[in-house]
This record gives sequence, C-alpha cells and structure tokens, in this order.
Amino acid sequence: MGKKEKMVQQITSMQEDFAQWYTDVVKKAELIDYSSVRGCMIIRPYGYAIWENIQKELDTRFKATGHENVYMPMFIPEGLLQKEKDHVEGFAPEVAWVTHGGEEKLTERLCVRPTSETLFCEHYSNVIQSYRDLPKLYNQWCSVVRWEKTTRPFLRTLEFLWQEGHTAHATQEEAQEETLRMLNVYAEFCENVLAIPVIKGQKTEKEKFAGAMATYTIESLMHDGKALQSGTSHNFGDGFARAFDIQYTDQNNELQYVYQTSWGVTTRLIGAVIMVHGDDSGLVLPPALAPLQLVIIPIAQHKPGVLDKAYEIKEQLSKSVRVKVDDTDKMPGWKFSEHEMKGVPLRLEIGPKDIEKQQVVLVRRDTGEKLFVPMEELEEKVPQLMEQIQKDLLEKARQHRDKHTYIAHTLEEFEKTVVEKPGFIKAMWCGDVDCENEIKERTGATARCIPFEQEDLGSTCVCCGKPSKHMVYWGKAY
RNA sequence: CGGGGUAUAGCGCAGUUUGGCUAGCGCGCUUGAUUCGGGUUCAAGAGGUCGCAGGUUCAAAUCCUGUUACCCCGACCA
Repeated sequence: MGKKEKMVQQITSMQEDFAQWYTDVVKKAELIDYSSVRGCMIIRPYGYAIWENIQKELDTRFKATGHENVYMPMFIPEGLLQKEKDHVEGFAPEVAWVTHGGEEKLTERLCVRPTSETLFCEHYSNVIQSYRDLPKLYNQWCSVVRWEKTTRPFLRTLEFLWQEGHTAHATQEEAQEETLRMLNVYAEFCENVLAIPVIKGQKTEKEKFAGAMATYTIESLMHDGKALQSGTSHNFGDGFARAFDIQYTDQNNELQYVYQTSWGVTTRLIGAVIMVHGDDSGLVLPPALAPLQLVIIPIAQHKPGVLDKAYEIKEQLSKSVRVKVDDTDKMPGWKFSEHEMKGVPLRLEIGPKDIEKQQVVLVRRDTGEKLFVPMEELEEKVPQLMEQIQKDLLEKARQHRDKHTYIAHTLEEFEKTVVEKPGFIKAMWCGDVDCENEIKERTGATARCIPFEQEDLGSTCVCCGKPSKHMVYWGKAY
C-alpha cells in the first residue's frame, strides 16, 4: 500500500490541478530546469532531443519546398525596428534593449530580436533587384526574446527557440500560395509527427500579427479544454516592402514592390505534446517524435544470459527503431515508472522466464496494454506497433477534441458552455470587432480562428443577432 | 501588471503562532551485502550560512522592512 501511494504521489494528477501537473511533468521527465534568470528555462538533454526531432522533421519539409536556411543577427537597431508602424507598435512593449557596449553607452540602442521581419526586409532590399532574384525562400532557426510578464515552461518564456520563414515573391498570388503552403506543412507535421490534430483557419483582424495583411493559424485543443495557437503563417502583402523599399524590376522594365510572407513554430509545440497526450503517469510521446522509442528492461539482469539476450535484441531492433537497454542497477519497477514518466512509447521486458519460452513482453505506454511476443516476430511486430501507437494517439486526440467542441447559437448558451464545458465553441459571427470584444468580455473566450472548413450554424451573429459572416472557433487560450 | 499562496538538504515536508541547547523527519544519494515480472530488505555514511539583503535583540528559520523566484486566478502574448 505504501508503495502504491508513493508512485501516485510522484506527480499531481491532471484532474486535481492541471497546471501543477504540467509543471510536475516538465520537471520530472527531465525536459527542463529553471535558470537563475526569471522566465528563462534550461532545456535539458531529453527536452532538447525532442526539439531536435522537431527541427529535423520540419527542416526536411522546408528543404523539400525549396527553402534555404540563413542566419540573421540577434540585434536590431532601434531605427530599423521602427520602419513599419503596426509592427513596432505590436512588439515595442515586450522588447529587451541593449544600451551599452562594455562601459560605453551606445549612440543607438539595439533591440534583442523579438522576431526578425525587419532584418530580413533590410537584407531583401539590398539583394533583390530583378524579377530573376525572386522568389527568395529563406528560413532561420534561432531564439528570440520577448519580455513577457508571466511565463510558463515551453508555453511562454522570455527567450524561446523557433524557426521563422521569410519569403519574398513577385506577386500577391504567389505570396498567398506560399502562406497557405507553409500552413499546410505545419498542419501535416502536427498530425503526422506530433499526433496532434489541428484546425486550420484565418485569424480575425483583432488577432492577426502586427504588420500582416492576413494571418493564418493552426489551433489545437489541450487536454484541459484550453486552446493553443500552435503555428502561424502570415501574408504581408506589400506592406513591409513599401516600408522598407524592397523593389525589383519586372519583365516590362517597371519597378514593382515584392510581396512577402513569414511563418513560424516554436518550442511551444513541446508544451502542446505534453498537454495533448500526457497522463497521470507523465509524458506520452508519439513514436515519430520520441528520442527513445523502445526501452528494453532486463528482469533479474544478474542471472546468466539475461543481459546478453537484451543486447542481442537491441542490436536486432536498432535497424528500425531508436532503442536502448536500461542496464542500470535499479529495480525493474523503478525503471518502468521512470520511462513512463519520460513517455517512451514502448517497453520491452526480457527475463529468464521469457528466454525459456523464446518470447518477450511488450508494454504500450499509451494504453498500458501488455503483449507477449515470440522473439522471431519482434523485428516485424515492433515497427508495426510504432505505427499503430502513432495512429492511435492522433485518433485519441481527435476524439477528445471533437468531444470537447460545442456549438452555441446564443450568447447565453455561449457563456454557459464556457463555464461548464471547457473546449472549442463553434458559433456564427457578423465580423464586427465590437461583437468580438463583447464575447471576450462576457465569456473570456477569444476568436481562435475562422476555419477554412465552414459550417452553417444559422444566419445570425451569436452576439448581436445581425446577419452572420463566418463560423468561428472560439476558446480560452494559453 | 492587479488579487491570492509558497520559499527550511536533490525531492516532499515538520519546526515559525508564543525568538532560546548542536535545525529535524521521509524519500533519494554514497559504500557493502541482499533482492530483481510494478518504485526489495538490512547496515553504515555524506549532505542545510533555513530564497536573498538589511534591521530589532544577549539570542532570529521564527519578529520587522525591502527584494527575488515559483504556483494559482485575472489582463497581455508564440
């Protein structure tokens, strides 16, 4: 009994206190540690390995769609930042400033990049001359700094890792095509690698990026019913081009402004994985993302032949999965819990009894299901299970999301749903920002997106009763 | 940034109200045995300027002032 209790007490349960559960998981799964700087976190090896897998998967997709990686400076002169009015207004409240170099005060202070639009624009204005220079399809992996007031590991930190794509095109149509192409890349990545289903759509005027003509987003739903903006893709039109004078000469020898896009995802995605798949035993990682896909736990490892067999199986499986043997001298039960906390998708137990029967025990992290598998079937069975787990996680998340997506026809219904059933709320909207503000004030929910897949839920706005324009996904967000 | 809470060993906590001997406990950690199919058992040991900075006092983990970090709820945001 005492033992059972100890196990349960490892982390706070999701139901009891979701926020505390989240903090417990990021710490106990050894994803992060807090640092001595407020709001900044240390990403530990296991957490960073997850980020590296995200990078690898995304970078492959970026390259496949013709993008090149570059690196911009981390400092932006104040004057440069201020060239685009909406942009600077959006970011000014949360930039960090460098005012001194050594002991000497700088004549112009430098902003630590909160995002790099202005740097890319300045560079583009120098390197783009002719229609032959277009399109420019650049991406950058880096960290940015935003001086936030409240912070949470992965979800909001002062410095965070991300990628930002910045492209320049000859026409508005091309820019729009690129904006949606990258949104689709994100959506496909989230579903197939992270096993997180997303709603694709457009942000409202109120919610769009500072300086953008249009912002598109993928929105996902966390286990507690809160929404998480998981990636954005912006079409800038020629707004930045006009502010930064990025012009090219077209085929008719006429000067034209370029059309630009930018798009990004961040380490926040790791937070999404935790909050979508995790459970009371800790993290649950989809196999495509997991740094370690299969952990082999020898039982009675001091007995002759056990460790040898474990290593033999490891060798055999390492062709198809990321696998390791946990041969530390801890008790098996301890190892089980530890790897469950870290979300390793599949566990293989091998002991004297198994060796005798020429079989092993496989245990799925997501379902807890135990499978007795003959050794000669392992090479086939393990990759199969990986695929199955990947698929099941996505399906489970999709079902959770659908189950927690509600429809509201009136504001009263809307308010009631927000209070009683956290999740997405689908409701019609007239397009007026006043209604958007009133909904936020009365319910705390914001417009997450105007989804591409529209549904007809009636002809009147949920707020004012005037003719409706769009069906909108609403929700409380992280 | 507003309201609430917390800070004592790696982790979880007691002690603080009412200042008083050398600051305790459980887990973990180290060493040696023992055990191994869900957090073994036993023995010996290491580890703390009580978040930080001031102040009051013969004496401060304990009282006072300031400050920082973390957690929760709001406002802002990837």
